[in-house]
Amino acid sequence: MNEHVRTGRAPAPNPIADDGDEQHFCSTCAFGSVCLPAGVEKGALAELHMLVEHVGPYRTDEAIFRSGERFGAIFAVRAGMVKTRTIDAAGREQVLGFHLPGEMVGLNAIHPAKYPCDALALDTVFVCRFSFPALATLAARMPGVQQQLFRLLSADIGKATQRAGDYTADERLAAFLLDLADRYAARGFSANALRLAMSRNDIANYLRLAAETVSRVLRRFQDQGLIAVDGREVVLRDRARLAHLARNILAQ
Amino acid sequence: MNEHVRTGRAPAPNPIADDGDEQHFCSTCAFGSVCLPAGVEKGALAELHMLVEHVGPYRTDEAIFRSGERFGAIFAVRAGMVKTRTIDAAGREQVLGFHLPGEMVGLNAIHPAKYPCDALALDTVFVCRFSFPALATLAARMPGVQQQLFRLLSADIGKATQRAGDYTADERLAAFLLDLADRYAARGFSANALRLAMSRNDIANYLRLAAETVSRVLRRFQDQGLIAVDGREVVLRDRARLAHLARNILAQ
DNA sequence: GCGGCGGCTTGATCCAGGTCATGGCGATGG
DNA sequence: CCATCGCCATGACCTGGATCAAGCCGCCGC
Repeated sequence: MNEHVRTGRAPAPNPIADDGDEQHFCSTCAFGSVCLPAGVEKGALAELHMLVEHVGPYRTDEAIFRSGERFGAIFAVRAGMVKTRTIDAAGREQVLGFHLPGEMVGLNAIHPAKYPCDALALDTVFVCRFSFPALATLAARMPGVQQQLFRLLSADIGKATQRAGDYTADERLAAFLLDLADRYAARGFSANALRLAMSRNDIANYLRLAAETVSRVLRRFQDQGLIAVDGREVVLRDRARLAHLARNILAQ
Repeated sequence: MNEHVRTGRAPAPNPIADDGDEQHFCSTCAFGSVCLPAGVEKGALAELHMLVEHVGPYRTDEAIFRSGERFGAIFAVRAGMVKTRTIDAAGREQVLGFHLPGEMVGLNAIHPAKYPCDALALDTVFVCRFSFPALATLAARMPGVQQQLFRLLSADIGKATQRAGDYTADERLAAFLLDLADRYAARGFSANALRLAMSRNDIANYLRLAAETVSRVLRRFQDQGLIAVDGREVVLRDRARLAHLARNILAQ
């Protein structure tokens, strides 16, 4: 553990957008569809880049924000993986989600006006910080930005709703693996080989299972030829059967 | 069963806002905070009333919208109770929520651009229909309206997230009863006596329990003096102990 | 090198809540 | 007035996954 973990201090933001591989990062970002097809929304790219702050790096277990802090911004993950979680009244952790590069974090904080969860780096993480008041102002002028915000918020309702469903351990794990692989694939990574950035405990907590159950089901999936597991490396070997297992969850 | 149920046809909308008890309805609506304190947002009330359509009545089991229909509007419940639900790949119903007067329905449809669930009347229901394109246009001009939309969407993420948690049957039912009573109370109804508009089956499904479990837990709560149950009439007799049971869920 | 520790696996046992079966009861219709 | 049906309650039993327990393995600090 280093002192960053203990104090929860974030590294100093770097407000200067490094335009080196800007296009690459933005092409996979949640706002990419607004920013990049500049034909549609001339000027939106430039204005978004004006208000965005690049922040990082955060090291493992450092917080991008913490539960209870006043809400002021939403974040897009630029690199690394972010875990969101709450601690309930009994002191138990509840993992809410894992966020890949290009995905947004903090949308659930608009209503309560303070962050309702912690956002923690699972590895080395860089984020884009969008001041929410500034973004809302921009959204009022740029219909595409406003629409994208509405869509992102609405999509998160759908994701949370899906997670609230009543499923077996097999269904949950199959859906988890497929979902993660597909999200990696959407960001340009391999569609069938993935490295889990989170512990078995985090996976179990997220899926509302015991860690032992996660171990056992992964083992069985491997024995059945559905996947190959080596520590945190997973290869999907039979997407069809995994999709069949997950059909009640993933079929929207 | 009447033919409305079979065809799913909605009654003809009545686009003329009946200003009789307009103020009363709007004072408890999700947009009330934007509409009514007219000091803050002059003109917003009038403009919202321009674009709203009053629709209804819907009778029991009629659909305000159905899964798969193209998204075009969100709805505020004016009277009655609305249940949202999906049917999964295996044909099983999944109840997503119960919506009281003043609450919004359909926010989860913005992203997929089609309704991801059915919205059904549990009794006689009237709604306000907000064309979403019109509302978004208004939101771009009226910061208060935009903010309210962001807040409503964000709040729904929080509600769905809460529902996704891992809780016991006792915790779920205690939280369900308290939540419902509080929402009724916020709309001006009695805070401790409520009439459940939905069946035990719907409650069980919503809470991801078996109907038998709901019966048994309600019975036990009654034996323990927490509530009094008579069919669908429930009286909360010991809010403190109910809140204690529900502390892991409701403590945000 | 070695002890300690956190993450992971595996086996044995337990239990909350699901499932199955039965019956009551109120509403509706003939 | 009785038959039917949907909803609800209650008892008996079962099971998926939690919990408890033990051990392994890799990593870090000393």
